[in-house]
Amino acid sequence: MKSTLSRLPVYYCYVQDRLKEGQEYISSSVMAESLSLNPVLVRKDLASVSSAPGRPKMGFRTSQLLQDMKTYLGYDNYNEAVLVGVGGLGKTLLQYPGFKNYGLDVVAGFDVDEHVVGQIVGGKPVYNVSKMEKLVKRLGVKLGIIAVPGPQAQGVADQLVASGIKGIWNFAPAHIDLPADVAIRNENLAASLAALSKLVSKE
Amino acid sequence: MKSTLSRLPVYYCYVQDRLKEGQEYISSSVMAESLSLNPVLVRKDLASVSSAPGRPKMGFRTSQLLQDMKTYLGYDNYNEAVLVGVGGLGKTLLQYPGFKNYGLDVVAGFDVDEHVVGQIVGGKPVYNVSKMEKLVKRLGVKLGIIAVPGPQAQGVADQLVASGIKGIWNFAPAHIDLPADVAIRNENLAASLAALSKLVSKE
DNA sequence: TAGATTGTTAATCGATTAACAATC
DNA sequence: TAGATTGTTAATCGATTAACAATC
Repeated sequence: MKSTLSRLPVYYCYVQDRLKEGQEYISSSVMAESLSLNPVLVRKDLASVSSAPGRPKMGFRTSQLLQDMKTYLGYDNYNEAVLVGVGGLGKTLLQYPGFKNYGLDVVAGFDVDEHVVGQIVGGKPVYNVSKMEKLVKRLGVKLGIIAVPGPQAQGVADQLVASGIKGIWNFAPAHIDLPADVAIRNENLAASLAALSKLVSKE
Repeated sequence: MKSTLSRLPVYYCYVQDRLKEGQEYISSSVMAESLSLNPVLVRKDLASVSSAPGRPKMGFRTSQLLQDMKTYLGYDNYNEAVLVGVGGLGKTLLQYPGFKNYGLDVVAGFDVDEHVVGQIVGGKPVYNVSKMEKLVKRLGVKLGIIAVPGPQAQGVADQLVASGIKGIWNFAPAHIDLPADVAIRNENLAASLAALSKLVSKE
């Protein structure tokens, strides 16, 4: 179940490309072949998200399938997030163009550094962290991104939770303790690259 | 097996923090509790990486455990990578300070845009993509990072493979076809945030 | 000794794969 | 019809959890 969800974005990109190429139907078996996945797996995944059944010999209608995935993945819901820590990574995420295709918008940044506070980065204002609780509550934003150094992550997380945030995307290499009703996803870029590196050098 | 590997970086951060606090021993059960994981799971994971067995009533020696994880995860091996696509995200990754703690170094960037070619970003030179194959071969680098727009990802990947790259970290939202002996790890930032967003709005 | 904590063996669970029937 | 492709049911596999014995 969870793994289906992790494969769907991959399918999504693939189907999107096929649609752009003007392909009217898409077959699960061809897709499985292209993505190097087990065909039964893809078939099952598609069956679980598609509103219309696939047609033998034809496959799935490309546009319909794409729309179904979009709905299923929530890409057609508009969602806002705020970001804390407008350093190198933070700035990139504030102006990252990729989010908008996924119905996402990072609406504001927060930092303690007076050099960045007051700036407009990628069209988004940067405020002092002291204003966070009040502002986030008023905006009703439920997603927070943490891009501060490790040691400050827990403190920032606590503030975000106090501001009403219900989901945190954490880029700081640190474990964060949270109430059970707040979801967290940890992103350790360095560890990810290191894992790949390990994989490569093993061979 | 694979999942143990994905949990280890989390343990690593945790153990590192405990060491900094001067804690001499660390118990798997306490750690499991803190990280909200099943204690047996943590015990098994630790048993599989630790060189010295944990001592009943005491736990594992913090410094020893950290060292074992470091070795196991390959954080004590020095590895180099090159990056293609020196845009917003690419620049961030070129100067990302977090890599060095994991034995990683992004040594150079490549781009087609003459405005960035020739620049020094985060102390790393940016070259024209046309020089990539020759240079990467000479440097003997085996890891490549793709931070170009989706439609260009496949082409860049092909060039990287031709340059002798054996592992690719792909930030472009596109599927990439590769020879079997080249490892790939896809990172779709927008999809990751969208997944978190879905999780939150579901409740 | 008693209690905390580890390590191991068996049971459970979920996800993937295999086999096959159904359909355009 | 024949063949490609889907959908479904059963078998396999791996990872997680439960139960318990071992040890400081």
